[in-house]
Amino acid sequence: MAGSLVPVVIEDGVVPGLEADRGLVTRKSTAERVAGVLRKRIAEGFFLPGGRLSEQDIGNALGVSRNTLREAFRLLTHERLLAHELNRGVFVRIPSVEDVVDIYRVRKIIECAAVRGLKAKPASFARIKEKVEIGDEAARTGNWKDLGTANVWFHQELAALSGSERVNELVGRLTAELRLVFHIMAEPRRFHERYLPRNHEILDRIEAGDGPGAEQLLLKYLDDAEEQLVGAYADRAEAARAAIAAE
Amino acid sequence: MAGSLVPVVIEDGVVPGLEADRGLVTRKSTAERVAGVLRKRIAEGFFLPGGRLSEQDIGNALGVSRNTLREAFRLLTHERLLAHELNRGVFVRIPSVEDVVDIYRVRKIIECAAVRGLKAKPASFARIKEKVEIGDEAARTGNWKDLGTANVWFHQELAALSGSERVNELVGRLTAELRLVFHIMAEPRRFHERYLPRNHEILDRIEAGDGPGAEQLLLKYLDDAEEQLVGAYADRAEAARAAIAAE
DNA sequence: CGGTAGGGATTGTTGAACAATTCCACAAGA
DNA sequence: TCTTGTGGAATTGTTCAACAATCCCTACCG
Repeated sequence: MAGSLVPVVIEDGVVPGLEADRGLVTRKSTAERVAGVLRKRIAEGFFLPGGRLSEQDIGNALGVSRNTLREAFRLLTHERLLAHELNRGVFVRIPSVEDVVDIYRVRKIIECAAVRGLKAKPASFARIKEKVEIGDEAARTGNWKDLGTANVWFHQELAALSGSERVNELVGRLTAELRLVFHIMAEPRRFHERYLPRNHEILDRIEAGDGPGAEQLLLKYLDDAEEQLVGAYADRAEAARAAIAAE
Repeated sequence: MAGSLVPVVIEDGVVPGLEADRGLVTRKSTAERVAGVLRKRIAEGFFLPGGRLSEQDIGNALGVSRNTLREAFRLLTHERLLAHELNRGVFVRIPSVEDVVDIYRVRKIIECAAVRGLKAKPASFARIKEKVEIGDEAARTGNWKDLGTANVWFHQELAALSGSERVNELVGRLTAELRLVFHIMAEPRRFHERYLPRNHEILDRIEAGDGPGAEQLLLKYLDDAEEQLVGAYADRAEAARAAIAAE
């Protein structure tokens, strides 16, 4: 019985299955934790696109010094969530229409490649299916906010099929950037709903092991989403910028 | 005559064609300039993988405060050029074998997609050809260092066919990371040379407008390069780590 | 030989200070 | 009325000094 508490050492001091807990031990610097908080706040719309983030105010609110806060700002600026203007401060970024087009350009490349090079991985299939079902449930209960996030997760799982850490990170950043776009659109309710049936279609192809088929559907999906988004976004983004200027 | 110096204002205070000069006015903060210097130094091998970057020493050498320097460190850590270990400092990163595999995984996705979706763009064709010729010249004169950088440029131009700002940035980061690998290998001389003929083959296909054909060659190219690199790298990386530990 | 208790060096973080720049309101002039 | 200075307040850019926390190494001790 007591044996179950003794680490199972195979050889060379390697304790298998323990590396997973590495993240729990790894402490993070204050700047990174602050960046995490701000990242979450931006994602949920607490800080709206175009808004300025005052060093003084946020520093006081979070109880960290300006220097530490500035390190956090650098991180988020690098992720394109904030825009840094010299001597003016940092602002929540307002993606341009060109940004949206470029984001979809990259998503098409990444997600389609991941789906096309499909390998049989039951574990990830389950995760994809799970995300689709979460989306269904959200739509049924009319929880539009959850529907949006479920859809994001669905696409992140698709990208994860590539099995690449860097791809996962990249897609995470792209979707975080897209969230800014949706905050400006301010009507994500109806936007995602229409794509629910397509999620199922894509999932079916994937489960059938039909990579190219899934890719074709996904590409059309992304093309349509981009077109719909870009069409409605052009004015909105400009209006958001104007609103900031006029405030 | 004097009229040519007068801004042509159409309406609403808009001066057309001037936005392009925006980048020239944009000053950079000290932290970004410092990051630029360090980035260059790392690329050229002045700071070798595994080496520690002392806040004190580098701060004194560059004449900037620790705070500013730390902002620069954050930037480069985010780019995976530096590794930040809490309370131990920042080190020039030693990519793992898994990193190399992942880098090539992403490169295959990105570069192949860019080449496949080939559109007729004479300007970029010329740029690609130029890079190939620079490589030829470097090989002829036995300038192995230049050969390596020319090869990097060649691939960056291929990726640029995608027409995506984000793809360009990503590929730039990946190749910067790969440079770390080559610094550890310490023998880039012969590595790139064997791929010169393939550069030409790929270029030919591209100029012929044969996207899929070029993609096929490029994929094989990257597979071979990865295999060769990974095979030789596994020991080297471990040796580099051990050397640091034993120093 | 292994463990451990210093102690020096380095990083983590803060707070204050000052310079540089922007912003805004207001006045002066065409 | 519109543009053009001109102050001063507010904010950012950067440095500096200080202290806490942590790591690393050495010497000591069982």
